[in-house]
Amino acid sequence: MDAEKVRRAPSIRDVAKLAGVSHQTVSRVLNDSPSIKPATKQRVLDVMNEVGYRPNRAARALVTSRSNTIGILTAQTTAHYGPTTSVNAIQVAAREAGYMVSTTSISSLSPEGIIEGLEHLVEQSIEGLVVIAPQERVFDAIRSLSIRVPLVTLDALGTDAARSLSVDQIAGARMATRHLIELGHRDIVHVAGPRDWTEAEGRMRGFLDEMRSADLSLIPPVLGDWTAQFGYHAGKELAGFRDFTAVFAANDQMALGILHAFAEAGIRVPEEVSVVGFDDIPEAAHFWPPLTTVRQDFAELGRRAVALLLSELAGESDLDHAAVRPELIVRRSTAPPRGGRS
Amino acid sequence: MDAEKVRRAPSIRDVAKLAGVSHQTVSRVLNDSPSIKPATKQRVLDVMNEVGYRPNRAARALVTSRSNTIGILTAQTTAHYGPTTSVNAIQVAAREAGYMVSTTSISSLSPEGIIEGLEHLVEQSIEGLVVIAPQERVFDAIRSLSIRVPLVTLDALGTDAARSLSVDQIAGARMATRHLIELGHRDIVHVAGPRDWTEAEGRMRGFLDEMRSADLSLIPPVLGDWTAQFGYHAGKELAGFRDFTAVFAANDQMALGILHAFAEAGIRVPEEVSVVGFDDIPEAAHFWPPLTTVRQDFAELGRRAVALLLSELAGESDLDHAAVRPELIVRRSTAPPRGGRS
DNA sequence: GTTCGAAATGTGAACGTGCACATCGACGAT
DNA sequence: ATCGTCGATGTGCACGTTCACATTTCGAAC
Repeated sequence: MDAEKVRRAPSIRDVAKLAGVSHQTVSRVLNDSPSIKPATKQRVLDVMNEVGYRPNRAARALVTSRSNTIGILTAQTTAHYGPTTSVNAIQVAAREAGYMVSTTSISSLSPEGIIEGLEHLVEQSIEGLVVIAPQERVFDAIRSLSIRVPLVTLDALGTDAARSLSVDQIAGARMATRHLIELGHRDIVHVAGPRDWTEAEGRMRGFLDEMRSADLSLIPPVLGDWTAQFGYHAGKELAGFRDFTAVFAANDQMALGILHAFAEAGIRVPEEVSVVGFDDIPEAAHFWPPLTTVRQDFAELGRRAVALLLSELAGESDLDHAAVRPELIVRRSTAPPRGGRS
Repeated sequence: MDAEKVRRAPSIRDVAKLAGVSHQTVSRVLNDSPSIKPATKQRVLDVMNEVGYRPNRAARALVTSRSNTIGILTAQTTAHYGPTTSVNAIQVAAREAGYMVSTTSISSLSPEGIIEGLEHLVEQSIEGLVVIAPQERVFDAIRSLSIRVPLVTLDALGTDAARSLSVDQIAGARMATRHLIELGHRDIVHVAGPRDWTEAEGRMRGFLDEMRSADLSLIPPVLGDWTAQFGYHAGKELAGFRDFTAVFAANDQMALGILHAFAEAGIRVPEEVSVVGFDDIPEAAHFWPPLTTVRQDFAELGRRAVALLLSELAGESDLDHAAVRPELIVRRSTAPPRGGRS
């Protein structure tokens, strides 16, 4: 009513005065403390509503030394489907739990770039951190900064620096490989992801495990960079050799590039060569031919990351943290090999 | 040295004591005030380093009532390539300018969902807001909340509620359409985006403008939802009619679905029907056939959004805010029509 | 040596909230 | 009637920083 002063947001003291109570009572209403008379509570709430009171986060953070914020560190690769989906899920889950989310994407994968990004997050006194940049050097940076907040990593193999949460990459890769073997393929080539990505490592391991247990001889894998562009070049290269009947690409984008190269070279998929991808991006169902691939539930992963973080913040650090099982999606890019050896 | 107390982060007073100066002097070092003797400054910096001092953001925010944070509101559609790329660019640019970024993705496009997301951001007392959810109802929500911070919108047509920044959708759509017309197509069908997306609206408008100025008769456009899935169904439908020789899809994903449907129906692209997309996602170059499309520089858009926001925060609200020009990328999904009328 | 102004530094209060503790009143048991 | 207990509310301070203003220091000019 008598707001003759300049524009200053109303504080709990203003509300208190208008409601005829002490500021502490208002504070109690805010944190809904048990011992408060319903009538006073209502009166305070009414006043708040009337004057448009909004709690000041900074003041609260200062006194409680809790920021109510969790940080996300992502590689720029978030332009990829999976990480983005996870990030979205994290944001929604965090908001539901009353947390804010501060995201930082690191522009370069150099140690300086990584450290800069981490510093930026740490300075915000985040309470928890989710890392979606599963490269070893990122973990090195984390260790070197000795970050002391709960930390969850997505899509990585268990690294000691962090609690990691992931779709079981090895199992997924084994499914894909076994599918090809069961169709009768014996000469399978793997187009892998970059060496220092733990996801790439996991998929490679699964592939190798399955090949070994089927006692098949190995064609040296090709190391790629996840892009369709690379897949295309690798595919052109491979088209020259033809010492294989199936390709297992470490992600759908590279698979797409490979399909492109094969189409150009006149190699028919799946009649002459089968191709399998990984991730099941929404577009994969509409590649030509529609891609057989391994589906990962990225959103579920994001939600679990938040759950894990919150439980750790609450001190109950023994939540379910098993790997999420992937799922094989068979479409039309795989078929038995021509000469059907097996 | 004598940190016998519990773990409490050192404050400027602690630093001051150790350096033998007043807390205000330390504060001056922090904000590098001009009048401070280099020697004392160095001494203070040394102590800071030694005790691992980190400024407390909350305290600073409380007293200055500035949060140093900008908010991003995105639709879940951020799983799409464009928005994600822009978000990343915003994060990098904001960090360079010393700002934090708090992102909220709205889970549902219902009015409640939108308002909930906005409230969540406003409660963090953000200093500026970038909205990447160019639906009219989002702007309605913004208006209804009478948000009072600088606001920039991406990918939208000029809406009065906000300063908008965009790639010129109309020009892009005209380029795509003109390309088809110049090849000799006369019967072109447009598979559009959802009605209340301003981007979809812009592309539709550009298409209609160009068709009218070439004096061509119109096939009623199909209204889609941006997904490859929809494109596929629309493509199957269209395959039955064949009263067109070219399709202009409002984005690359839908174009992909259309290619899929046509491949299944045995319609050869581009020999029988030409297809054009929009966005130039990295995969578009590897569709089969490689897709002719309109490239947008999403990262540039993100950077400009931050620049615009910062200039507005600084009071100089007259920065360049012209539309970014898109670029036509001709690949192999377009060719002259069979009967070559023109 | 005195004076003066500018440079360098110090002092105290404020920002808005939560915490620890104090106070007040009512009600039941003795 | 007295005391203790418990529910409901109030009081004062602390959090770590910046701001406005006060004070000291220093060098140069007289």
